[in-house]
Amino acid sequence: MGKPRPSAPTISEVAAAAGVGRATAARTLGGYGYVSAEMRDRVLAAADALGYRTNQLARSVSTGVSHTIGVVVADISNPFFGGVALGISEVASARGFDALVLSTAEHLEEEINAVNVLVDKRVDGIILSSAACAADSTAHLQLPNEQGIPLVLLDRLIPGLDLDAVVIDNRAAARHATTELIAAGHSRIGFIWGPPVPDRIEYRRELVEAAGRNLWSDGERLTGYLDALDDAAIPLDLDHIMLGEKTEMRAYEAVTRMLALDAAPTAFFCTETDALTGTLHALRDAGLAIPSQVSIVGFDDSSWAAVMNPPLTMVRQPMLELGRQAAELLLRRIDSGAGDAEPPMQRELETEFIERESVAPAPTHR
Amino acid sequence: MGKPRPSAPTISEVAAAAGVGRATAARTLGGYGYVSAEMRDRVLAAADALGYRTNQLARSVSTGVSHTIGVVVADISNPFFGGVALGISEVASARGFDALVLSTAEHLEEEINAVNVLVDKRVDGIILSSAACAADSTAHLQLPNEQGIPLVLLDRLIPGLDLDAVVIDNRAAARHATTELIAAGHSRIGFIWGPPVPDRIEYRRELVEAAGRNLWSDGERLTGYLDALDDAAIPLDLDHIMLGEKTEMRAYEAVTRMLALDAAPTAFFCTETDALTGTLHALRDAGLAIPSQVSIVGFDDSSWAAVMNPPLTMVRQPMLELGRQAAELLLRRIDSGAGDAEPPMQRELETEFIERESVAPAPTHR
DNA sequence: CTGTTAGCGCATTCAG
DNA sequence: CTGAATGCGCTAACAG
Repeated sequence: MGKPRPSAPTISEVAAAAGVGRATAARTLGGYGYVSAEMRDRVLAAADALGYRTNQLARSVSTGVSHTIGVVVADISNPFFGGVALGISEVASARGFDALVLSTAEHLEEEINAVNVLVDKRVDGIILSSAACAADSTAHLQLPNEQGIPLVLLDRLIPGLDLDAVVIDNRAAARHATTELIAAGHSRIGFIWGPPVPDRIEYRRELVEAAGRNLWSDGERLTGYLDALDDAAIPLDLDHIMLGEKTEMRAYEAVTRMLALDAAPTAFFCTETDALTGTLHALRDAGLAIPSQVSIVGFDDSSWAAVMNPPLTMVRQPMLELGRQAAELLLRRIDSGAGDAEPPMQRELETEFIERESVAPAPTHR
Repeated sequence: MGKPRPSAPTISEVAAAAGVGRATAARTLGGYGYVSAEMRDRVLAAADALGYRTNQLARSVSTGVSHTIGVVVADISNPFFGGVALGISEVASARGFDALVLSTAEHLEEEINAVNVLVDKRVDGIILSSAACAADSTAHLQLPNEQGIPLVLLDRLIPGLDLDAVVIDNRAAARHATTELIAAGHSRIGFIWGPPVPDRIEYRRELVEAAGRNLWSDGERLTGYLDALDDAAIPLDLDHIMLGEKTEMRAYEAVTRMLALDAAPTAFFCTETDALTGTLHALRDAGLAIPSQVSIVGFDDSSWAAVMNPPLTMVRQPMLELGRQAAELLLRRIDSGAGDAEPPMQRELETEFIERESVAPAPTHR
């Protein structure tokens, strides 16, 4: 029964010091039940004389409520998830909840482990940005519900699973961005960060399938891009879609390769920050000027984008809002208790297209 | 005794189902003590038939160990703290610890509250980047130690307090950066993000004092800048130091103001990302080219800096390493228990000066 | 090796 | 209103 720490005073000790019964001390310290003013004062005095602090763990095992929520994301150092985490903790802490945040590095095993840990630590709810793409690798998402712990998905839906979720409208965002590029006169538009498929893809159908087997948000962005092309009756060129592993280096290579094509893209749509920086590197090394020779629009606005030369046109995601709404939804579920009244709901937030100066008419020749 | 959740199976239930005593079930499920193979199997079978999961909270109140550490930072959405948090959780989770992370928005009251919450939730240790600058506003930093909870300071020392800490060598970093600028021929170097003082400052001594009353890291960076000036026998020009509130907007205004000076800076050293973006905005609006007309070096390298036009010279902080080492130090303290053997130690990590293309010889005239 | 018994710190029921 | 007694789920001595 190791209690290695220097004796934190307990309720019993306070009660003794105040010369009252345990329960009375417990009531005043716990802020429930009836207790006379004099008693209360005695207890309070004794309490802070001893430096008493409630042991929330003990309280939690007794009440079954921990006032802690779990947050599992791919990488907390990613500014996107950082923003989301801030949004979550803003609303959570306003309601007296704290967040246990775990990073999974996009590994499903770590995600599974994270969920288990959170369940075992008896969090009151979980907000999770899952790396799972298909409904068959989602057994771990059932566990919380079985244990009566609300779960809300964040930023990524899982097709086939009807769970609470707060995401952004990736498809509309990508469609909008691509459409702007098309409106500027581009028809050869590089798409940086398609689904990471190992083998070469020959047909559009294969592409769509591959997208479906990967992260929902990525798939949606690709679909939005395809939508825009279809809208304008522009034929899809598979060589204009990066399909490799998602790293800045691979993006660099993909762009460099596309630039060497006969039908090289005159514009690029980058669906994430690393894709964008990789692309910018490639354009620089190729000696191409933005936007006179090639246009570009990125995803995930950051303060940097506005101070680039030229300032970059971006689609901004409401990261904080995403976190806030996820937390609000979760807290609502927690409040309503096991009464599974409401059916799961998915909320889709709008993005904002920020026009700056990295998009210009397509050059007539190169 | 509210237990709103759908009955998570307990050890007793498992024991009953397996037809063994509580303790036997507890031993096999808890992985301690002796238990025969057959018994173990029976218990394990019953356990996962019922979907048993250890209630870590209950275990924690019993053992006095929560396997949770607290992390309190100013803003988890800041990539710097995000990186730090990732470093922390890497080493923590490898050792079976999870992190409760709280953001304080740089407000002392929230920081105090955060520490209280963490103590009450009985975390095994705390890593904290304090907004407290002077030793007189640090009563809350005593609490954990009184309760036997190790605390390690992160990124910011508190002069006068001898606590465990892991920081970077801000002074050396700033000195180095400034020296490079001087070596390039600059003698009028704007320093963006000095201490936020309300009233105008007339003398160097006042400046140093003001710095001492503010965030340790900021003070150190300013001191390093001063060091470099002294090294080169360059007189300090107080008009070249931004003293206002630390926002991108104020940085923009400060730079704009400096640019209008007779003795306008020919180079800028920006001590944080927002300071840098504000400065870049101002330079652009002033129509000044980098580095031919003005040189610049920033703090906090990000992937963006390398793709700017021109690529920016930066001093990079080892964020992950900072987090990792803080976590390692903390875990060591946790391991060694209340045995306060070792005295507090401060570890100072080196930064890296990344030379790119935003520094050039000072223009001979403007 | 196993089961019984007693805590951990707090919440809560129930007589007084 | 108060306090004694019991329970939460788990750990941990201690006999058998």
